[in-house]
Amino acid sequence: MEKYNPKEIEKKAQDKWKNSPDLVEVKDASGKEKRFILDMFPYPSGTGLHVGHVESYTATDIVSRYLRMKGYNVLHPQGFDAFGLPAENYAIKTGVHPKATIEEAVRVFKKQIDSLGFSYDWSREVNSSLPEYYKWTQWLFLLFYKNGLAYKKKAKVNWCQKCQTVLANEQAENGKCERCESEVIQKDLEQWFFKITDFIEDTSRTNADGKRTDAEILTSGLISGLDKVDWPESTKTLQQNWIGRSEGATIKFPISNFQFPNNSQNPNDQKYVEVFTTRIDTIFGCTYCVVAPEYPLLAELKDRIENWDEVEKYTQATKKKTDLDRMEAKVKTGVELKGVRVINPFSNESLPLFVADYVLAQYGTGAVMAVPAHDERDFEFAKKYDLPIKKVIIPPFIGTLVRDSGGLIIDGWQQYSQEIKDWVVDGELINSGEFSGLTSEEARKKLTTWLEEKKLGEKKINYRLRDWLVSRQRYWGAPIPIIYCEKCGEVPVPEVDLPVELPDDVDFKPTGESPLKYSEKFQNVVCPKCGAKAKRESDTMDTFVCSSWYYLRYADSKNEKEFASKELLKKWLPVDLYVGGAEHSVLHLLYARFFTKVLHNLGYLEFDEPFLKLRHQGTILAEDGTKMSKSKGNVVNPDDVVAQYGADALRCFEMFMGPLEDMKPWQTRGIVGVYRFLEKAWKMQTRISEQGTANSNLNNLLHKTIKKVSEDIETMHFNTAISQLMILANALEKEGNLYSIHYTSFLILLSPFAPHLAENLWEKLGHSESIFQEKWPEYDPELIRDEEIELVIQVNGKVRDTVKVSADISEEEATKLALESEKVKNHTSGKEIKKVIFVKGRLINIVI
RNA sequence: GCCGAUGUGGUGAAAUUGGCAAACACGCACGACUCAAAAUCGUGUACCGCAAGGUUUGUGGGUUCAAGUCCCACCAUCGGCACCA
Repeated sequence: MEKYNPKEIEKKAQDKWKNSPDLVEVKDASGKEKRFILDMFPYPSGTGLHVGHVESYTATDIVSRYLRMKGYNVLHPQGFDAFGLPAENYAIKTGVHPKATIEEAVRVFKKQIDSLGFSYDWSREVNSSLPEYYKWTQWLFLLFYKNGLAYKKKAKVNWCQKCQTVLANEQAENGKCERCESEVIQKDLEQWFFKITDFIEDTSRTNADGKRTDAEILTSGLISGLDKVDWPESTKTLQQNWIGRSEGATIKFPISNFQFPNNSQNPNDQKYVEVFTTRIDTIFGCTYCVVAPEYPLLAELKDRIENWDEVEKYTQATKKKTDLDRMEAKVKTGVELKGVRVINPFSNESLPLFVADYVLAQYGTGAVMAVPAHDERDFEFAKKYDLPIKKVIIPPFIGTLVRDSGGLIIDGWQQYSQEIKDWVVDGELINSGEFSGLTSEEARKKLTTWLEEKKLGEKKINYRLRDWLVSRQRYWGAPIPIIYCEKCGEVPVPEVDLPVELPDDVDFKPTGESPLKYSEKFQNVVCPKCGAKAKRESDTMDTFVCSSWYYLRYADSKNEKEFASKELLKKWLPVDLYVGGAEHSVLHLLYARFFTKVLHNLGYLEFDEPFLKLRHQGTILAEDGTKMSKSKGNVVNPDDVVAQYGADALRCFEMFMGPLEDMKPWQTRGIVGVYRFLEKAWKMQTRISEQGTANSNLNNLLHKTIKKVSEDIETMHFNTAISQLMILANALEKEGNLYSIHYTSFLILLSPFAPHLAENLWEKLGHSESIFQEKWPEYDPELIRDEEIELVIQVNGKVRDTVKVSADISEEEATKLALESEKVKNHTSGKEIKKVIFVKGRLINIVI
């Protein structure tokens, strides 16, 4: 027998698979039940595959191979998220065209992926930077546009003055440019948005073009849709927090003694400061109101504001500040609008009005009511400007104290706690007129109803989530298919003209505008409507747009007429299992869900959630427990590991390290463990014996292993599946004879984990067919039942003895045995037995 | 500050969901083979103790015949959000 030589056998197996594409290329017309197992498609970076990729790809590969052997029709494709900034930045630095950079990176990625034996169906490969793909990204943009879901408006963008360019949010973290470290400022520019906020709640709409016959379709919203998918709870929570739904009310505070315009006495001209609050129950504690510096009404009030100079100085100063500066300011600042007061509609109190930059213009109404007694921020501000603090809610614990003292401490109760955080909770209303005595919850309902009757406000739900800014002033992305005509204005590119291809003749130097703006060929076109001179939109789309629909394309990746045909979408989608990093918990997954919901709503899809089951692979840390990074030089390159130990060992090791979703440190030392295990399996081939009856203990262990490994693959507990295989291998090793029936079952169970090894050993058994055409074994419930067990004997819950007994021993017999035990007698002698607890097939506990 | 996750030997970890804590590996120690080393195989390995025995799942309480697992309080680490009214 030759030595276990991974390099040799892995090459051999890979060649064999290459020559039998039927093993992985899945047929659309198959009677078998489908499963769609998907990895998040990678960005083909120049540094190649890292061990984190290997981790999740191995997991989905094991599941895919297992399901195929179980008789499913398994779609398991892979592709490349190829647009994006790194390739463009590299072009700016070196002049190498992104197309070339990506092409080379893709080549390396595929080579590495193949060297690990992943069973991808490459016949369906997608690449988001190819015209045949981004044609449909553009088509989808137009679909959104025609349905009012893509629109243009002025917006603040991150701008790096040194690089002269717009930055994506991810590149402007902490207010500094990722590349040059200089400060990022905010600039107002015309930008394209997708109306993601239309899909937060369930929607029911008719198609804008009226073509669809069914009048209404109910599409679950981004919030409620989470209830029907099998995702990690933490990821669901993250999405919910990002959406940030808060229920509350708007309240109109009349501006006292003044009506616009021209001091009109017409009640219709009354002006208000409208605020949003989630704590309307605290309204009687409101002692002032605050508007954001950008609040539009400020300008209208100019003539009335006695200290306008001061106010203007303040608002101008805030405009210069970056968002970061505004947030980092530890001390709250603001200016009172002298001469303007507002009326609390509930109490008719006249209150001062402030402008302050701790109020955000983009959220709610851009104005708030301030209740310093029950809100930390208002408390801070009120302390600084010496504003009254009026308590109107008794927190439950203080309420209890007051009641317990027989109501005697009436004047002193306010002093129970000096800490503001004790007062921000719900409780019982006091000093609140007719609403006193209600609980916060009851009060919110009643106060809101009161407002609605008086038409001074209404129930309102606010969200943190804003519409998605999709335009980028960048080259390496899908061009936005819009043309600006001098006469017709904004004109969508006709479908027949798609794709709008990226020009090759561009200069990558950062100019502050999209490089597309300087390509004459690209820029100057004629209007598709009227034929007049026109210019193309020069912005491209955020790469997240490309990755929001790629999973749909796999169903029908070569279709030139549609993004995918309806039948094939119906056949393959939704995705049954999706595996990828937790860093995509918010953006990618939210955007992809949004796309699915839009397409469902418009009648293109029959499902409204794209990913039924989602799992994340945990980050693999370097050996020192820190993050792997190029600069620290502690990155593990999978190629090196494959060269030394082989692909099967790397695959098994990454699965054996621990639970898939855990963050875990790499330990080069540990690889030899699985390597020895694989070597053991390899050596076993010399010991096969066809003769004789198999040992019944081994049969029992084999069937337990079939059960455990099958269940562990389904629940994705690969680490324990491998340890069970090791237990079986150790037992087979110890036994004198290795029966063919045990050995072949073992090979099949091992094959999804170590496919090359299993394939080779299978061939050595004389099979010409691949092992992956074998059926996955079933366990026999009769054979996994233990006839004998170790009965645990406890005294007062402590183990004192164990005895081997028949598995179905009765309580009487067990009690008798237990009391006969010398070790038990040592602890029970002379004491009265109070109770005996018997757990069938497990233990007996004597309580004294 | 808020939300979420995690905490078990020297190390990676396991524990039929309340029933023998530390499976399976790494490492280490000793032994076998060897002139020798590597590889391989065997034995041992949570801690204290010569032993009988006792102690142990971040800390402190509780429920239970029985707690790593359930409840309460706290501590530490990691991740996300962060003036969202």
